[in-house]
Amino acid sequence: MNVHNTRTELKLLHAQIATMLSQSNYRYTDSRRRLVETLSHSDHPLTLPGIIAAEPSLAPSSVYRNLEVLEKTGITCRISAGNEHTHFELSESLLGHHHHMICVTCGAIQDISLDPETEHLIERSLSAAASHANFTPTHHNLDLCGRCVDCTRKSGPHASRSTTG
Amino acid sequence: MNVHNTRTELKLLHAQIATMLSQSNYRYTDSRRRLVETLSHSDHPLTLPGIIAAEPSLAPSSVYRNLEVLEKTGITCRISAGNEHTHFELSESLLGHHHHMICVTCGAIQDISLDPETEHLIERSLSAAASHANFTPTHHNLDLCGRCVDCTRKSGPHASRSTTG
DNA sequence: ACACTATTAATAGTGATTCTCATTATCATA
DNA sequence: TATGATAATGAGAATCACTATTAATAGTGT
Repeated sequence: MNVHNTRTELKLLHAQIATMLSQSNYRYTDSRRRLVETLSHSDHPLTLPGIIAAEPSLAPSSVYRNLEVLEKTGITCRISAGNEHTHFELSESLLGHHHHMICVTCGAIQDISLDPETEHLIERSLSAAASHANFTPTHHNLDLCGRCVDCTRKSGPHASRSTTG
Repeated sequence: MNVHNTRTELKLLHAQIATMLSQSNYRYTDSRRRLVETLSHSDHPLTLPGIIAAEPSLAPSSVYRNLEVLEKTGITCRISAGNEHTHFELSESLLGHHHHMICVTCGAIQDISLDPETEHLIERSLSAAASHANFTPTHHNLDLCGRCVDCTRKSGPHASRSTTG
């Protein structure tokens, strides 16, 4: 899901983010740049400890504050699945629309994409339900929960229930 | 979504839960019964304060502990959306498969259902993605985020982005 | 009645996240 | 190049939803 590997793509990403921030009168400082770079270098959403581990120069309190700024500006988003650490990643406007596969055992999160026709049907179905309840939708989240390869290996392939809940 | 309004349905629900609990060597005590009844009387998932407000005789620590027991036994489940209080409701085995509409402003949650063909397509799509990554799925969550009627009224009908994110 | 286990609920942690504030960097203007 | 005004930093303290502990109580089977 990481689409910002090459030098050129990274430059474009930074330029795009700089614009988004300045439009809201925020500065694209060094520590924010390092934070964005850390997120963009990972192929999966990161927890706060994960971010610090990948870039120890960052201060936890600043990372929290900056993630808030970046979220307000539509640059990053948070994924809160269960009790574990919240995960953070670049927003869909930068990464493209996608969903998440969440391991219920270790909490790891991976990105996945669905085929366009399924997405289309989901959108139509949700729109219908929303208008029915006078609800004004902004976006949707679809998470697939289960056990990742590692956790399945570790504690044996327990009986998996029906494919989906 | 509340399907346990009548006296008969409530009795059946309690009987079903009593069985599920005893199968795991748990007792269906009074406080657990009151907790289940509170959840079943609500037409939407409740936060812990919401549960206490609806049934002040319950002690917070006991509610937390019992929700853990009920969750382990497959009777209730938790919905964690963002930073706010976690929400709790009866599990899908009792309520049927459904999804949630989450207000990003006030955090309120409502249940919604999708048409069967959309559900089917989602399951197939997710299964494909899962097997691709050697992931063992157990269930999926689909949340529609946006603003509920009340919040839209209160602070004006802000421009809503595309129907889904 | 007895031994044993489950449950309760008040209280004391726990730990991720947020707040505070003194210090530092950045920007606009002179 | 100064000079204020404002934004950002980061270390530590505070918050608060949630969990663990514990002594007392209530069921359960013999």
